[in-house]
Amino acid sequence: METRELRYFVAVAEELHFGRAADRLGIAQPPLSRTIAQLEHRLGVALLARTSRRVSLTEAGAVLLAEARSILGAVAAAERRTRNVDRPSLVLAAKAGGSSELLAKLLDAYAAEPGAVAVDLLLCQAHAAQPLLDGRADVAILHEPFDSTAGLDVEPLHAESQFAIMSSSHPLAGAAGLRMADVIDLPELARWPEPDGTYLPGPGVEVHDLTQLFQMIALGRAVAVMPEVVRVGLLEGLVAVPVVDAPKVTTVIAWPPHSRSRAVADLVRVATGFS
Amino acid sequence: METRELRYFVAVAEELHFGRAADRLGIAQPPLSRTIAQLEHRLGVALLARTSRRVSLTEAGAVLLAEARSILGAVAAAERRTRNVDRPSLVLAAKAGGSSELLAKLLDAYAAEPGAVAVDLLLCQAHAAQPLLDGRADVAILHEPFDSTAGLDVEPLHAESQFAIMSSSHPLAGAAGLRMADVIDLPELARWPEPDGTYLPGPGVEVHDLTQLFQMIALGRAVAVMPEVVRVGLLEGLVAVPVVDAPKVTTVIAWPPHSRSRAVADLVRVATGFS
DNA sequence: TGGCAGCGATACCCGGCCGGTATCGATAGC
DNA sequence: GCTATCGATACCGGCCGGGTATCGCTGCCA
Repeated sequence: METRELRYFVAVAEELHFGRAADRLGIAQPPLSRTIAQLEHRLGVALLARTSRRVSLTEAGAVLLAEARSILGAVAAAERRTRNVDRPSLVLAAKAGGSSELLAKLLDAYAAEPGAVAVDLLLCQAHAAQPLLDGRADVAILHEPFDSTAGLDVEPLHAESQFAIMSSSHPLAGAAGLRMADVIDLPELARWPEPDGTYLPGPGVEVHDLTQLFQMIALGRAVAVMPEVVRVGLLEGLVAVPVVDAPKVTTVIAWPPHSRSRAVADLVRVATGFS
Repeated sequence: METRELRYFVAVAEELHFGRAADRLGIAQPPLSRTIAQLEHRLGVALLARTSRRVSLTEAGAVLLAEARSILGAVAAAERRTRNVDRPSLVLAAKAGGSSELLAKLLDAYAAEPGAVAVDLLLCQAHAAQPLLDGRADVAILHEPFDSTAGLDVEPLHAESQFAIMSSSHPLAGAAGLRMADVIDLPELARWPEPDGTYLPGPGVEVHDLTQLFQMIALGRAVAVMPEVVRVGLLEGLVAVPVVDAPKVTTVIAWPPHSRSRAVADLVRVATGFS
């Protein structure tokens, strides 16, 4: 399997339309059809079920799509890392609006190290693990269990418990403590996007950043379970009730396996040093 | 970057010799030279330093070698998983000579599950993580920190402390407890092979399996630090002394990220259930 | 129900790239 | 200084990837 074949397959699998996929790839449709057919022939499995009106993924196709995305990410990452090996610089990915205190401490401590290189910050709206997988970043600050650390090396930095954030007029606002069972079925529980940007179905409001979420909560339209940090600087009219049995949120520093970068190793050492 | 280019590069980087690499790849040497030169040109970095007598890896080349090996493993794994999607069967990798009790319990419990599929066992002499990365296995039982779980999803199953195993005539054999400092510098500390099959330099005897190790220990030629399990059924004349500050050995079940297999999910659930 | 539009497959052609052979140029060792 | 070794270069041929034209199928609509 060549990466060209994987790129072509991913395009078709995502568009579910040979014409549009060919367009996106900047080639004509016939060679695309032929390449996919060859790939299927070599694998001995049908990847796409085509009627002349509709294209859909087979089960094998779904498996290959997931694998291919990850492989193409790894290839892009490999190119970037190879190219940048002699220009030591570090891109650190973190979720925008996350704990800036930890970040500041980390950057300060690392900058004081002998042999420290320049650290560029990549602040992501969501899913800070993605740039790590596609090679745009070298290290990331992630939050388990929210971010998937699959395929990454990880060191825990800090664990904190979670709180239910709600309007002070909410029926549960007066409680001293809640259990997950009390909140998990609330119809106003906010929903975050999945890694692919879509939302799982459900009754709660769809949110994509903290500001929007807090406005929704203030309006009594949403409730969310969040780690402790958000309690400081909580808006007027919002309360945080501890959820005693919610899983601890662990802030971790993550980097791709086989990282050979001295800078990454230093940063990780510094980070774990003061946790 | 095409996988063909990566395969060629890995061959040259491993052989450090264009002729032998071309031979291994089943092509002539000139096209290989050309392909590597094109790859270097596109990346804008030198991957190999060549004199007309000797080829060596540059730093960029070393980075790409690690990345490329992992990518090629992922590609092979993707092919196998895609091909086998409709033949549900599970390959479980484990270290031969490891705790067969846990394995038996796990296999029994899983077999009792509704929808269980046949589980094939792949018993590895060493490094059970390798078949997981190259797609020969779907799940593995690994032991942290011995096995690298980089790039895998992992659930811990069991943790145990470590013991120094030595001949009963050894000077330290009478001790009630040891510290790592007491054993780490012993000249007879056995050495295990690295993932590439080579041994790090050092004074201790080189071993590659448990039987051999125990014989060496019984002869007073070796000492080793090992997890608790090996205490049961220890040979006559061997003693196990607890090493109080040795890192705990954690038995984990590991699987590749993006595994879409129902069977893997079931097996993991069963495994974590009775830990 | 027949015409039509949309879409993937097929047929066929062209050019570039991959792989082959022959050879060169450099260098380490004798 | 000769020679063997090894990577680079030159050059050629065939295959394959990509293009255009067209076919065949099918759902839609008048």
